[in-house]
Amino acid sequence: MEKSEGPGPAVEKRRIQILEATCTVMHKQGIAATRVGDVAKCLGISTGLVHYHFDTKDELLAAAFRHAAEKELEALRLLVNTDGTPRELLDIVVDNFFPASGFSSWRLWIEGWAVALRSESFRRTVMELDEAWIEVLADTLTDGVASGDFACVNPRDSAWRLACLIEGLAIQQVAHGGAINDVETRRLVADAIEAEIG
Amino acid sequence: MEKSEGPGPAVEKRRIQILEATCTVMHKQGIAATRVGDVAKCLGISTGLVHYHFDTKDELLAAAFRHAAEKELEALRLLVNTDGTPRELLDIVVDNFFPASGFSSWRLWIEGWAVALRSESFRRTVMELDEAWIEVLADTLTDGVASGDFACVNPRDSAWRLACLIEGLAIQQVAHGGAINDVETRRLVADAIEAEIG
DNA sequence: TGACGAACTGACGGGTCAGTCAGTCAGTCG
DNA sequence: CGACTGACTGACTGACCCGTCAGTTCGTCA
Repeated sequence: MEKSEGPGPAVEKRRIQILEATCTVMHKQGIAATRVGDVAKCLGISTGLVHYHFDTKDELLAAAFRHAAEKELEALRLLVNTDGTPRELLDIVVDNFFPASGFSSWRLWIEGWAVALRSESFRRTVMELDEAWIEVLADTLTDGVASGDFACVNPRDSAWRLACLIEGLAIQQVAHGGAINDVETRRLVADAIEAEIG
Repeated sequence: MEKSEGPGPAVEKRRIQILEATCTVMHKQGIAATRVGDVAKCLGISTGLVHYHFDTKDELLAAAFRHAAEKELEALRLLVNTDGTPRELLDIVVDNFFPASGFSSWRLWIEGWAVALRSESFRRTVMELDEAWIEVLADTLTDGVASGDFACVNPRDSAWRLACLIEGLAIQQVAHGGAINDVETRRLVADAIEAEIG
């Protein structure tokens, strides 16, 4: 029975290599313009090997997107797991949401939403990760309310509103090519935060 | 000199026919999956004729997107140009923003933002139309403030915040396949509106 | 009537790319 | 040692699709 289940560690290592190469290509060229051949070239391997580990291109792209998003989410959770006043933690979360810190992440998300419209696997991934992201914000607000620092009527509602506001602003900023001032964006969000946490 | 400039009315009619057929196909299949051949088949014409009127596929798609967006914007402006209290007009604008009224429009916009990341002509179109849309909302709020109905500190800021909030919620609702309740969405927006207009 | 040009056709060239497959090679187990 | 397996290669195919072009149709004007 021993080691009967799951592939060897070498295979898993290769899979992750391919996923990260795919992320690199996706960030550079966009999801739609990512070719299996580009991923292979990026690692100096054959396209056959990519297909040896991932049956279809769609499967590869969805797995790579999830891989990237989960890594970012994990990084955020680590940041929030530090000591600090609720207000400090809130600022950390919001800062990490921002286009400025990871402009290219937002590009990936914007493309991800578009792909999710037509691909079931992307839809699930995007939904799960998006909600997990908002969850972190909601928990931060809830903690602040519990400690008496924040005065949200409903922390969960506030989290959704703030998250969606930032998403919308990110689109204006990223898709429009920085048509909106970064300073102005932050002011708009800062005002909204004040309104939400009273 | 007479009629020396501009194509005849027949050509313009055909151009618009092709643009609307392209919109139909884009709504059905998505921007990325729209083929010149599909547009031609939709009208029962040859692909050559499509290229007779539009040099490249990119030009066709960008023109079709602009065509669709401008028509919607014009419809909104007509709606707002009716008599009504500022509050009534605001409700009309917000209702028209919503996924519920034109679910497929939002799908097109989400794809449009993604395409805009890589295509200059799309970027310009999306930016222009997006801002025109927000402008309508801003004007509505400004009028309400002038008449004393609303108490925004800064109507333009409020318009941006509300517009981006709705955009973000629309993504959650449309890209995630209606994971969020429509009722809940409307409550979140309603609360935000109250907070903004005091 | 005949010349002309604009609108239009449809077949085709040329390029791209996902996925396949026969075969190589290194390591392992009996 | 020899059989076997799993990772890997790279050439290939079959499909797709954009844009072109030689040629057709038809209305108009001289």
